[in-house]
Amino acid sequence: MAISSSEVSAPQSRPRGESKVNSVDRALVILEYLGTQTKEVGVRELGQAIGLSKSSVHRILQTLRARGFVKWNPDNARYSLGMKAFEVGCGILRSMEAHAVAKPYLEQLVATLGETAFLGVLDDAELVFIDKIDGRRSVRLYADIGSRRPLHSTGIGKALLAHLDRSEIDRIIAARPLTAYTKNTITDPDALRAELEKIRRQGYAEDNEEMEDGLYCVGAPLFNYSGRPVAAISVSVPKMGQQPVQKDRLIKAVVQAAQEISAKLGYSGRPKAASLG
Amino acid sequence: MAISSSEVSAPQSRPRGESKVNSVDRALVILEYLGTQTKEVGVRELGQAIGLSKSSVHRILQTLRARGFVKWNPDNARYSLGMKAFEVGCGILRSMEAHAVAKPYLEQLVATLGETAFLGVLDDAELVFIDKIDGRRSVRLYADIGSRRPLHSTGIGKALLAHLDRSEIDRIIAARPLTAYTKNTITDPDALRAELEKIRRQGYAEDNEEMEDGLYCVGAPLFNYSGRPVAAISVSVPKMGQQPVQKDRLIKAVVQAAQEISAKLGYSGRPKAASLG
DNA sequence: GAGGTTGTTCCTGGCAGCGAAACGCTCGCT
DNA sequence: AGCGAGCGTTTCGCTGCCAGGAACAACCTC
Repeated sequence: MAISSSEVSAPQSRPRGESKVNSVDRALVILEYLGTQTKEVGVRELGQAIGLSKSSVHRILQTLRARGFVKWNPDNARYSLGMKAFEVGCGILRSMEAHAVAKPYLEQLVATLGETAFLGVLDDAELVFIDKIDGRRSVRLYADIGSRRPLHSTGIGKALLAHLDRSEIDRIIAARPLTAYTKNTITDPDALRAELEKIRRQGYAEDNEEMEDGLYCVGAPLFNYSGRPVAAISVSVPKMGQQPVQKDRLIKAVVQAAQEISAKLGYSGRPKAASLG
Repeated sequence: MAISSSEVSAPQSRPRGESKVNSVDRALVILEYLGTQTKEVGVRELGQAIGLSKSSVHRILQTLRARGFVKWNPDNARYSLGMKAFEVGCGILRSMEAHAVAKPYLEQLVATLGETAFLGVLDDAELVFIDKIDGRRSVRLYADIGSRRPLHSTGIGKALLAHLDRSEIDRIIAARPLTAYTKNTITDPDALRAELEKIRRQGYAEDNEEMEDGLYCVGAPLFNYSGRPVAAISVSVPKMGQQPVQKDRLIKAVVQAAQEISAKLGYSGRPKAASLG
């Protein structure tokens, strides 16, 4: 019956270890929103898009502008993302060894295969494209650097997912529903687990029109010195019209490139990866 | 010594239209710092690098982490830039028409010339590299996407600077000293103005080892529908060893690519905006 | 030139966030 | 092993910053 003092000592339900700065959070929401917009936005529009008062938005925008994270167009008094945001964001590439190492191999893949190559990393149960080199086709794939994709429906995603710890795989699969994007998308968790097992055996992942109709894709993981899958590469080829590259040639090229990159990253080939051939 | 309450009501002379949010500003400084670092940093190190107390830094880092702008390594409890920062920063490319339009032309330039091509835009009296496609040389240029360069010592920079309004040119030249990077760097404002006049006549800018010894570079501006120089492209070639590409062929290719890109951006080739200074 | 719309400024109560200090953990030194 | 320095994290009270409404200004529309 007696109320202990410990209960009283938390008047605002301090979530114990989750202190955050409100204004900073708001600023990040603004940055995030501006990152998704392709056009400049006004203060009012921005405010009601993210649920903040005009004045708050305005003051935060001034702060972002002073640091160059936001650009102000004096002609229409609208705001957009500033180059500083780009500059800072690209800074992550410098600390990512896989990016620099993989680049020449991606170029090599595009040169020999003529199809579009990607480099992606895992982030928060999703895949983020780090680099992309377009193939020699007239139609260009709609997948920008910096954009996100689910793990279960992409070649890079499945290649990354397959080589995580079991517990991580379970957590990620449980975290979000396996959304269907095409009729081929794997939506059953057990089927996905079986697919991942196959991917581990093969050493590469196939995306057979699972993310987008008419798009076939081969992905292979990159391991660093510690044996962790730090990134993955893929080559995508549209199925429309003639299919100039045979699957096995594609697979062989991607897997070999991935192995060579992994070697340069210090991967010594731990026993887990079965021989591929 | 008694302080009346009326005096307290105006504690700081409000700088009239320059309101900013302190915590947001600090968060941006942290992001900026993390963007320059190639390794993970600790709270203390970060705090004394930017002059803040540990607890403030820690709280802001938690906020940044919750939004994915910062990544936390549980092994060493250190922080680094998160993929969200990359994602948001890349969002700027989507709203930049020049980027998408120029890409194929850059690839074409690299394919025919074999040298490294760049795309850059003006930002705050500096140049920021937006895109880069490496040439077929074994040595790769040290110039990352997202990095900054001065305007007066680079091909892209001079090409951009030359086509601004007179008043803008004067402002930018006056804004910062013309730092010398090599013995060829133009450090005299009047010499620079003459060089810019020459660039306007020619339609392209040359960087003859002005930023880096042994590096020759040709830049040409891209105009959009309104006739403003929204970006510029360049091709760099090292002078060491044999010089496989003749200058005039290089220049011709760059200029032609720039003109075609400008045309696609809606530039009608109007005689140039005179009379504004 | 009047009315509507949008961006900016002013003002004050309320509370969020800053910094100092304390806590516990992990290393490295002895 | 023992101990203490160094680090990341948490706590706590005081300071000063933000939210919100409303008036003001500039711009466009009609």
